[in-house]
Amino acid sequence: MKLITRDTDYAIRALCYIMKGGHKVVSSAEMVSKLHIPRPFLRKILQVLNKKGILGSTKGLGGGFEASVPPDRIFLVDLMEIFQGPFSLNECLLRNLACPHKKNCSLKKKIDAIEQYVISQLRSIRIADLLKKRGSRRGKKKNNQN
Amino acid sequence: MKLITRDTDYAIRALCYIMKGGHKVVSSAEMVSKLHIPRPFLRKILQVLNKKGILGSTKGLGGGFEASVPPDRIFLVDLMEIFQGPFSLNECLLRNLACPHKKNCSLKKKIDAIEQYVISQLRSIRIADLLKKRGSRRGKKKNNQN
DNA sequence: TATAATGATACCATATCTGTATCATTTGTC
DNA sequence: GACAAATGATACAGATATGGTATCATTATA
Ligand code: FES
Ligand code: FES
Repeated sequence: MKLITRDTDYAIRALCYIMKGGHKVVSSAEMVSKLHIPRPFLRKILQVLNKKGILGSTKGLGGGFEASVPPDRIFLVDLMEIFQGPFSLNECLLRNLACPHKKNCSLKKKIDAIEQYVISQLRSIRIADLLKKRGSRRGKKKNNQN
Repeated sequence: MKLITRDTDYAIRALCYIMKGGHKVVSSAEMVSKLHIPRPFLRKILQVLNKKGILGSTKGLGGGFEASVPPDRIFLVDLMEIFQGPFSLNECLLRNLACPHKKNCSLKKKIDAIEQYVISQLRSIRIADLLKKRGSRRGKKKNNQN
């Protein structure tokens, strides 16, 4: 059971990179060479972040992506919802048949409570929380177009 | 994001059915006709529960499955671990590269705390909690062997 | 106009989930 | 013993989700 999938992870890394440096506009090429992310996959992810209004983009030479929202207003749970769909831990498969309580089910209540807790906790984590100190990096990769 | 997969769900239903009635031994055929579960899938699940020591089985005419553990000692989290693998919400994909804190990361701490909370809550839910009142059921199905 | 960038979109490979199908083995009944 | 009713073991298959590729169009700059 993974809570965070790879595209969410890559999105976080990319956002951290964009918002960390003094750079204003960052190309996907630069991020590919600095982070460990395959180029086409990164591009797809960045396009999603752009459509969602988290990043702005400029085409052409010298273009790239820039933050259009400050890092303390980007929440982990939002990224998860973007890349992993609406956050519903379970839809109570049981209620159809097996659960004798149904309308007033203590199990369902408990599970709903767990879900609410998880969401509220995830809502307290922001990209800004990942920017407090400097990071590290690793080697380069060959640079194939697209 | 599903917290509970279908085989876990079926396992719960089957366990409830077995432990609810006065019957001691219940055949898979009976459960197929009473619950909404495809026969071969149910059989596979029951065999797993048997191997895990939650159910006992007897072969031959009049055989079937019976509980070998009382319902207040079967926890939801255990069934989830059986059918969905070890329970680890995340393995912190970020630490490799993006996270600047690493050894003393507040994000990691938060996520670990969430995970621990979820597990502890799930550990408080038992099959016995689903047996307090009577359930309902629905129609029959044709009865193909295996 | 050539080039460096993103936009849009279709495709593909792999893993996981949700089952199916088959045959062997055990046990009770006649 | 023969037959039937059950489980044991195991291999296979279809659907969906995940992770990643590939291609071409569009825009902007020099
Ligand atoms: S277990 Fe879902 S309604 Fe009770
Ligand atoms: S985010 Fe995983 S170590 Fe900080």
